[in-house]
Amino acid sequence: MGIPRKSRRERLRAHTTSQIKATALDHLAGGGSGALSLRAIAREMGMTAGAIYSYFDTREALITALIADLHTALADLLEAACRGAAQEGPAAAVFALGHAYRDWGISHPRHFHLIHGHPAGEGQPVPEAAHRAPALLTGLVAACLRLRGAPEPAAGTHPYGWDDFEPGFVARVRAAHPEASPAALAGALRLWARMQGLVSLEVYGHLGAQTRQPSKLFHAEMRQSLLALGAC
Amino acid sequence: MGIPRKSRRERLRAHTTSQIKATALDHLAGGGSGALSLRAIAREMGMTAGAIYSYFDTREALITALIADLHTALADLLEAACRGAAQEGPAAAVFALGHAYRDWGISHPRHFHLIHGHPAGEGQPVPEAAHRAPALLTGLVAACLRLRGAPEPAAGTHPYGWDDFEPGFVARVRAAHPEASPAALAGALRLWARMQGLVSLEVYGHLGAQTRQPSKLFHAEMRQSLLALGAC
DNA sequence: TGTACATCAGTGAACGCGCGTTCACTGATGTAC
DNA sequence: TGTACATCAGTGAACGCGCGTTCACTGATGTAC
Repeated sequence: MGIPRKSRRERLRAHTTSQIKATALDHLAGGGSGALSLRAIAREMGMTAGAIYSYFDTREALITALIADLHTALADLLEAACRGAAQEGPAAAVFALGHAYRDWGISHPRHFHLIHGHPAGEGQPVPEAAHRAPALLTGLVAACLRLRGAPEPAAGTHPYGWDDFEPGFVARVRAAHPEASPAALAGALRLWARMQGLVSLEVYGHLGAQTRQPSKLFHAEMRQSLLALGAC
Repeated sequence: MGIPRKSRRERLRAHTTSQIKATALDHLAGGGSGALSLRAIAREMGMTAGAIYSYFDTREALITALIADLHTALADLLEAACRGAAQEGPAAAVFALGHAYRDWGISHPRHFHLIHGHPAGEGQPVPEAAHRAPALLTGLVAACLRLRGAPEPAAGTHPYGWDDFEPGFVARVRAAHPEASPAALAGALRLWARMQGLVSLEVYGHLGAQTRQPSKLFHAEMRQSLLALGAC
């Protein structure tokens, strides 16, 4: 084989690493208890619990890796959804992003929970990949605003400035979307929060107690949000 | 004393019961681990762990009681906030409700989490008190819509009917607010979800990574939502 | 007011459990010559 | 191609832990007469 011998072990190692993570996510998804246990993962993989320590220093380290992976996978998914709708314009892409997000949340409630359900300050800071989705949305909102023309600030509202936002996030957004304005950032964050609100209510079972048509509600919310942006 | 002897034990019992719950909430709020433990509660109260079983059948039963209590306390708080702003009209009351909700969430992240952070289907159904806040909001939204006059349905949107909503929720809302329409229910749920989205992002530390002015964002969101309702 | 009995909150010890983590080890895989 | 050595993934046993829950008990509080 032309494959360098040296990397054989490394490939095996990488394979086992991702298998551990996949098993952990499965265990979580089908999960009874909710808390994921190294021993349960090892059991399911036919290994000893101690063996996992060859791959992760700590249970906490595994969780950190899982969270980062989920953010990446989610961002990939949302980007793909937008790409599929890009030809129909930015508003259609926002629509696609929103529905993709909702679908993902509903079909992966435990994963959604792992990402969004840790009270502030608990673990380490938000991983880099967590910024990708909001940045993507900001680009789309900026495009909508540009299509609409001059964005008049709503009466009585203090206008937004760059320093209303975290420098890291601003840098990330402007690198990808130089045309984005502070108003676009604010609009995108609010839109993001609207999706987040409906999806999390639905995922946690609080919406089902009130409406039988959560998807109708979600659709109407997205539509009105885009109308308010001047798009559609 | 004129107090009937018979109820003495009962009063002590009620006192201890609520002390257990208060200790549990404190433990949760100041909490290291996040999961609340009967032994830790008992320890903090100077009792034996087994003693708690005189008051709650099960750890799960205690948690259920805590959740119901939190919903009740939150609803009381929101109602009080609305009452304080009622004279300035329904839109002002919605504003007050929103900010009271946000303040509560931010200052009680663990309690917020206990109420909203259990993946769907995990525990028993949502307690009765959980409907109070959305019902309250629905009444206010209905009042806003009435002030505005004829509610024109947005173009291209399917109108809402009563059967888009859960009968129990509908009954509860109509009992308190006979004038409420399906459109008011939908508007209230969406408004509720908007608040939920911003507050939960902030509580879980995901908003802080992007904006330095979460309260400004929240304020703008409330304002625009009310403008869209035709109020303000 | 005083006595005999019932209630029941709380004790303390024990149960069995699953957990994260450590550690000396084995044995297969890979490397150097 | 063959031998000697190094690496290191995985074993299996053990550690100490805190947990929810049960149970026979004690002793104070309350009730009936």
